[in-house]
Amino acid sequence: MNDHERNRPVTMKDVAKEAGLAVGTVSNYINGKKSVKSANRELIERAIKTLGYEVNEVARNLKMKSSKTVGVIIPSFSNVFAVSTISHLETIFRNNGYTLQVSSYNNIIDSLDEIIHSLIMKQVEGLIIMPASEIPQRVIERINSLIDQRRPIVVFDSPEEQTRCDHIVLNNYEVIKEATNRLLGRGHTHIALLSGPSGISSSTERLNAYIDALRENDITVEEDYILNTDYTKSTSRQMCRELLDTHPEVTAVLTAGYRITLGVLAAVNDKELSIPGDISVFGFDALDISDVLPYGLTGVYIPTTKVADAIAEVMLGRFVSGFDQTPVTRHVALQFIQGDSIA
Amino acid sequence: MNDHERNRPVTMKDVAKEAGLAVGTVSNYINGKKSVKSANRELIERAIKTLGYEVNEVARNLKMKSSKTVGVIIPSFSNVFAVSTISHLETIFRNNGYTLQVSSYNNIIDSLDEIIHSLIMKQVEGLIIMPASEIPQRVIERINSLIDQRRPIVVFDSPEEQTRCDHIVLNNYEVIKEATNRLLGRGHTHIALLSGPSGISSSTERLNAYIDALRENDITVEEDYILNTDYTKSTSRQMCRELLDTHPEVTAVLTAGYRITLGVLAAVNDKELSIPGDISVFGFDALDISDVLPYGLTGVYIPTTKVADAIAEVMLGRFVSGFDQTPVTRHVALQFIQGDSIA
DNA sequence: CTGAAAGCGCTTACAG
DNA sequence: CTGAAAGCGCTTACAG
Repeated sequence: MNDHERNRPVTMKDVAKEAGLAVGTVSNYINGKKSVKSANRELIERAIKTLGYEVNEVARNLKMKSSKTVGVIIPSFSNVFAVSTISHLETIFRNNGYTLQVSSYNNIIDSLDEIIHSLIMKQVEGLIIMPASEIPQRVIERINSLIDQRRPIVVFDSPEEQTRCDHIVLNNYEVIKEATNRLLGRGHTHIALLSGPSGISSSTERLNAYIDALRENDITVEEDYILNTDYTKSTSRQMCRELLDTHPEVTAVLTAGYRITLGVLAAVNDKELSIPGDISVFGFDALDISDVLPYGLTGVYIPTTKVADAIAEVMLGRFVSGFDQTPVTRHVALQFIQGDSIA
Repeated sequence: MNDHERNRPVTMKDVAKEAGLAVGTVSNYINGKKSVKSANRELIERAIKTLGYEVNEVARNLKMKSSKTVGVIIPSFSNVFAVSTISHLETIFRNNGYTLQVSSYNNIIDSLDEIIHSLIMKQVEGLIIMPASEIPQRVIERINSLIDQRRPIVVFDSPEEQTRCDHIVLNNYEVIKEATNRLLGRGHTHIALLSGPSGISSSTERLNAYIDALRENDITVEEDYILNTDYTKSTSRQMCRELLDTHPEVTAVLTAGYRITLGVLAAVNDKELSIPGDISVFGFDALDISDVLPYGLTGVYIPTTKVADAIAEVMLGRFVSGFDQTPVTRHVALQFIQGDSIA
């Protein structure tokens, strides 16, 4: 073997030559499809070992017209919810013979279309999308055209009526309504809501729940109490600080995201207020920090295991049963956690 | 177009037929390699649009013998450091025309070998590995054989002398030594260390730094003060609680990881002790929680941006300049943060 | 500037 | 049970 040959990757053809057999036989052995005479099995095994052969999956995928890969698109790798869900998804899909191809759109929703495009070019067999902003029209069209091409797509917590893909949705409305009612029940009447950007459906749902709960209890809805953050801690912190400055009558805050909760807690700390003595906080999706605080956080969290299970079940179901069904919507319930952050 | 044809993915051949040209011409147009007559450009564009053609990158990669993909292996998607680094890596590599293929070994180091194998089969052009445990011998051999095949591999914070790949290392020793010295300087003599599992090099470095600092100051090293956690919050919390129960003389704790810090803070809270009044805490890699606490956390954090920059620079450098160099080791300095968790 | 053809590394009928 | 051959969807010399 000369230098030139050593640096060329080893192919199945090389193995066949080394073993003195045909490539088809080597392929049959490797894939265990057809039985191979035991003497030849050994020859092949030895050849593979001496040459250090590894199957080229790109070639295999081309021939098989199947990549056994599912694309997952998340807003950002800083999104703790998304990342935690991926963690579970990866295990489930691996156990079912699939690989995940994870891409983030880095909170720039305008690059979502391009990212979907590049995953499709990579021949992913399905797409899992977790948007954190309103889905652009262009993307909706692309999704629908992919559905027409029978490629399964599952979108999380963004129940776009225009999209004909499958959906996993949270009971945002019920939960925020119940949370608001609980606060009202405790006598709070000046309740603020720090939600996500307007335009995204989960924010709208949460906002509507909050407004409905107040109205049903004949409490005036104060515009000033409703803050649309960008889901970052720093913005949430600053907005909350301004709220507490200008509206000292506020006695309770509802948050709608992990980093928003962090921001609110920081702002409360900045103002040297105490929880729940001075102010009550109903948190969202922020369990990790709960037990490092001098109080437990009351709130809800997204059960990422259940979300991952639901996504995987829908997607894997599509792989086995084809696409003659209509779009599916699966509901996952948020989980309440009882802490001491509400007075 | 009949039903049968509609569901077959559109290929370049279909586009060529539709446009009345040869596939080579379509390819030339799409890749902009050779110039194409403007009349034909329009024909091709129209054909692509009407058929909804998308390039099959699997086929392209096979032909080009290049995947423009780099594999990234992390211990777990729950590893905040790893995930934050990926976030930066993804941006850098995308800007350089590469895609990341991220896989986690789910904290099961024994599956690392298999994961490397499956990434190689996918034809990744380089590998970035962030181990959180000792690398098994089998994996070391595989890494070295890949290096022989001129495939660039960068390993983070695990300076295995046996491995001939590139390394990015942190100054764990210096930092923990300085931290220990600071605590000693404040009069603490009963200092505990909650580190990672023994066997992993960063743990060893931190342990050695701690021991050396104590010895140089003629302080006895107490076995009981050195705890090897598994990097989880719950274990760290329990170990710390037991430590505080059995050794109430301990006045300061050094931690060596994000979740360890969370566990320590929880344990201190469980014991109804106050920071820094009753106990001082030097944290590691735990900035996010710092400003939700009633005190700032003193400690160090891993500058993930710099880590990502270093990894990318080494890897991209290999892609352009080939492999005739010897292994490279790049150092990244941990960053000190001054808080109020140390008395 | 374009077309016909070879070939990337596999898998899979098809003969034998 | 094995070999020879076709073909997956591309790219790229090579003629023209």
